[in-house]
Amino acid sequence: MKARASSLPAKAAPAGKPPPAASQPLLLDAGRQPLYASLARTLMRDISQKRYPVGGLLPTEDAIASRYGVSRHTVRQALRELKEEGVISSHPGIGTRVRSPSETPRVFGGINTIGDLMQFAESTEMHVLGRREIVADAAFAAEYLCKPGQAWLEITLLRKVADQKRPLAHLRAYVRPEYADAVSRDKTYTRPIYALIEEHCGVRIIEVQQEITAVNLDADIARALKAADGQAAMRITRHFLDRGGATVEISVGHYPSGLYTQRTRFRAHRSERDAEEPQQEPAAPGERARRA
Amino acid sequence: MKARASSLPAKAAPAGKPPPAASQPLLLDAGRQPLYASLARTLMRDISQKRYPVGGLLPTEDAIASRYGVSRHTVRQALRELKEEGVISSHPGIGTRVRSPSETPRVFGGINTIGDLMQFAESTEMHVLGRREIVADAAFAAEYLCKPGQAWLEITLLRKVADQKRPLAHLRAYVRPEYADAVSRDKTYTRPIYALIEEHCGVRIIEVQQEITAVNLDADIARALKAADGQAAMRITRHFLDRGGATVEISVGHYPSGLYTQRTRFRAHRSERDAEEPQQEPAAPGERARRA
DNA sequence: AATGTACGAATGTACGTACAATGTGCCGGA
DNA sequence: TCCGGCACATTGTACGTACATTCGTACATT
Repeated sequence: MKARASSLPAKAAPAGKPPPAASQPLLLDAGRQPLYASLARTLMRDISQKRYPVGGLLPTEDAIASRYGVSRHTVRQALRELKEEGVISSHPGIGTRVRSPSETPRVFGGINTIGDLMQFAESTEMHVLGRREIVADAAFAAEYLCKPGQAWLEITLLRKVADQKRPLAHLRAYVRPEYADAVSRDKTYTRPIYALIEEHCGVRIIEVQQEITAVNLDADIARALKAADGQAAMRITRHFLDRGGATVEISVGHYPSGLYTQRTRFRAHRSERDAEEPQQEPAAPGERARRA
Repeated sequence: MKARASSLPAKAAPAGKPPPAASQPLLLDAGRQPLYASLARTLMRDISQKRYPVGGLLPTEDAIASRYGVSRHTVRQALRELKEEGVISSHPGIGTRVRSPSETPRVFGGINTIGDLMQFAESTEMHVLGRREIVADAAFAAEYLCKPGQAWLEITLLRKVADQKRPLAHLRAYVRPEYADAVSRDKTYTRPIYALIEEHCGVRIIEVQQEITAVNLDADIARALKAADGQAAMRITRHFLDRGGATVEISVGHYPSGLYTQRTRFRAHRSERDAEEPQQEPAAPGERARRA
């Protein structure tokens, strides 16, 4: 099988050949998760980091299996997940094709993409004020709907716009430890944290739950924001969930009045009504004339 | 193992026992389709025909495998399809549970319908404080993005919850004159104004544009809300548009801190046009029309 | 040179096995 | 009586194998 590949000049590998940089941790196994999930995340990361060109072919299932030392069964289960997310597609006799990078248009409710939701302007910068690891106590767990005793990496940031003196927002992001190394290095970010995690760790945010309330700023945050104590602010809490419904990140932002407006557009799309087909189909041959 | 099923007195089957009527084609194999697909359709038929009660348990994977003479691997692939469709759910140590086939909404994109957006509780009442007709001046037109000189019916309301003394919100609604008679009579409303207009005038709200900012309450509104002057509040401005994009209603609500939280859920749905990949080649016509 | 055939390669299907993780329920001891 | 622990049942994960189906290409035939 490889005879063909090795007989080639090994130059300009047509596709499916470019291995993941040949020297780095094979599987990123964060915590206790199934082998196929680790493999799926690894492949997802490599895809989003352009190790495999869009439109090109992934290595064959057997090649992946032998490269990572797992069975083809496990490879297929990992690929199945990516297929369900629309990242790859496979065809017999051809191979597995990379359909689109992580920038696949994820449409939220018709109009708003997750990017629109964030309204992350080009000129926005986030400056890290501090990082620390915390363990959710009862109060934290109740506030943010997670399990007590869970560990989180807390990152405190200020979101600034280039030409303004006062910060736009004070943010606290809570990241699951298995994704911590996506955000544990830099002092400033120019992209949302969820996007960094997506790219670095190969997860994919499927759902965002958002809560907005009005609060009067407390002293600490007001000082950080160069705002008056007691000034009005929006508190926006977001839960970022992956495909399995597991929380990847929780963020709490305080946006003082006057600097920020959140705009959202909701469109009514009629709910398909497709229903479950009772399928009384006689299954007799000779139909199939429908669908015209 | 399969002997067990037939040897049972077929009495008082606790759950997971009721077999598919014991005497009929085991697998409905329509044409050339994989074994697991046949099995999935068979199980789906039995579920939709209530052979397995909603909320009850399916037979165990081993039981299904031996009943139909297939491997557990095949059973799991069939069950996986049903799980993806939301018809069943499985849990380790418990079994596979039949979820209501009707109440699986199978929504395409939207968790967020306009109804969800409103979060209009049953016990909410709106009390009219005043009505007047206004003409948009330059300031109004700039603020609410409409044309100067347009006439509007302004309605000022307090939104109250039955068992609370303090109002939940102070609202100002601006309605186009042609829809005014839908809301020009009552002193209290129990439904959102847009819903009244929809019902009375036969229009249909297709899109809602929402803006949220934080503000400190000014004296007038604070007094109406029995809130402290300067207390933080959310200002939610909404534009209700019909199918043609014309504005039907504009509403501005002030929600003082502590009483109201807006929750929104954004869910990514894979853009429908799954389609085949960019198809570099023109795909010669007249071949391979199969494979729905 | 064009065409048909054969082979290889890739995914799809299906079988087998074994062990791990998890929830249920029985049972015994305090 | 209550409660903890253990056995059991069930799904989850992971390995193995084999063959079918489909596509691309190289080769042989015409």
